[in-house]
Amino acid sequence: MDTMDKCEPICEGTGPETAERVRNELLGDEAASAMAELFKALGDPTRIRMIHALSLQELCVHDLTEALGMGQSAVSHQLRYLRNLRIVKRRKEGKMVYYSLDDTHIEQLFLLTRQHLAHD
Amino acid sequence: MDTMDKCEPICEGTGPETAERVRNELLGDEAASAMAELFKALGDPTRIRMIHALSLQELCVHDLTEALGMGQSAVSHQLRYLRNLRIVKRRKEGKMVYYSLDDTHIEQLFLLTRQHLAHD
DNA sequence: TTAATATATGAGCAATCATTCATATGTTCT
DNA sequence: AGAACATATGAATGATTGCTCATATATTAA
Repeated sequence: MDTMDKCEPICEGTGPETAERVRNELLGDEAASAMAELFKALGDPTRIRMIHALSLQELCVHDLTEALGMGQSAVSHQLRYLRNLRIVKRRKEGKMVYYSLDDTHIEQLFLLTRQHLAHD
Repeated sequence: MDTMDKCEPICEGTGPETAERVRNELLGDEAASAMAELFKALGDPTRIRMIHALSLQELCVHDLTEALGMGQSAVSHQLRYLRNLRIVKRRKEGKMVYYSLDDTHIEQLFLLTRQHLAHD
């Protein structure tokens, strides 16, 4: 049951067993996609800076915009993106909307990675 | 010294102090970019699956290709990408090239994230 | 040397992305 | 009511990305 006969000739690698054994232990597509989705959200300098700012303190959209020195629309778009992934949450108060991190998981990832990069 | 007079009127947010205080504590551009670069590498289902496979055991390109059920060229391209970021390393042996994870940092990130997503 | 296997790489392409612009919605004040 | 502030959103756009195809570069065997 060969799934694909690509352009390559008859390769064998280490033999069929190795590949098959690994394939059986592999992450499922949905698990891999869920992980990738989370990491992708962190895979942008702007969002990293936003998340870091919000890890310092809760902020309204305007202050976040000012702190990052970017356009209000861009900030709003990214906040929606992060909110859809439940990375940030919001709290309305009058005409302002305050954003903060939704749980501590992200901060853990954030700190762990920062440490890794620190002592290169 | 207003850096940008965008489309928005005269907004004030919480007042100028909050934004300025946060701006001073913010991650520098280079630190943010370095973090984003790493996360971006993990922000793709294919690469997640590759990294997971390599966390199980060292694999040659062909076996990795078979295990993931994708094209050899795509795998090679992604391996180069991951190698440039020092996420994976390689070892040549005859005509085969064996890849493995370059350090344990990635595995830590990987496991931490997997746990987070597990107990939703 | 020629053939076969194993991996790498450049070009091209469709899809995704981050931003901007313009505008809409919502809130407070007069 | 209207004006001003605060945030949200749809469309458009330039940039990036992940893959495929074709081909190049090892390495081994005949």
